[in-house]
Amino acid sequence: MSSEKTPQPTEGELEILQVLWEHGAATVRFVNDKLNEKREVGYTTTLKLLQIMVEKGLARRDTQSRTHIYEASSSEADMQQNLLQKFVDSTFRGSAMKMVLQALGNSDASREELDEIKSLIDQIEKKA
Amino acid sequence: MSSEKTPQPTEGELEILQVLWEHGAATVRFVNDKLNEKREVGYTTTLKLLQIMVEKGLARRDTQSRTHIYEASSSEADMQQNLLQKFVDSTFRGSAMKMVLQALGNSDASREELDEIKSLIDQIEKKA
DNA sequence: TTGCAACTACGAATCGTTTCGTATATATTT
DNA sequence: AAATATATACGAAACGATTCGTAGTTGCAA
Repeated sequence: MSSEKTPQPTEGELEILQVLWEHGAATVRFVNDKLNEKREVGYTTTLKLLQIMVEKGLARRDTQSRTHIYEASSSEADMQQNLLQKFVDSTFRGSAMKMVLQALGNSDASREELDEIKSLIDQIEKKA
Repeated sequence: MSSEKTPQPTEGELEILQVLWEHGAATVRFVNDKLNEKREVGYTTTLKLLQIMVEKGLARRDTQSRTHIYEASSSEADMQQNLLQKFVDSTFRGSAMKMVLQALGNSDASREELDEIKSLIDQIEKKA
């Protein structure tokens, strides 16, 4: 049981985490460039945010060379699980089922994807 | 196509909406009492928030009598759909499937619930 | 009719997040 | 070597959300 409690990222921090998860450890410059593909963000803004994330424990950094390298300190899946829990609680009053039904009802999932879900369910049911 | 774009509620506003959805139209006093079952909140804090919600269009109010009556202006399901969309985008990079799989993998769903999902999937697949 | 209770309105303090200006250090180019 | 580009650090402004104090109004009870 690794009960490391990573703090919840803010909206802006999550955006940065997405970049780190997708591309792996990166420099401020790289992260900032990625962010700027979507919206305009100042370089020092990204820098500051990354520094705060290190303070909070959301990211780690390697300060060996002058240009620091940052990486996410928890895996994308772990963080997703965290955020999902909170989201289900606040928006679906704790019912993951209702949320799944809502999500499926309005999704444009392919047959393959739907079958994937069904087989996952079969697996779960077998275990029970 | 009713394309009314209700603004996104903040965390505090969502808490209030939950009360309004669960119990229907209510007074500030009632909402405040409900909130206080979970955490301490001042009466005027709740009042202010409800007033802001009316401004934003998240709630409506009947000011006929001295004691105003508030109600949510969008249904719980509509709002859940909104928030789900945003959540999937920001946390699962737009993949509702990944989110559903994550949710199912870690859920303690009963066999009945899982079967419910399967039959929903069957329905969707038939339509396709 | 005086006083207390319950309500709304509103401004402002507080708090967390985001953004950026500026200072400073270190490379790189000319 | 001087000028230029690029990096980090840091403080503080700007912004939004939350919280609450206070004033003013209305209803009700003593």
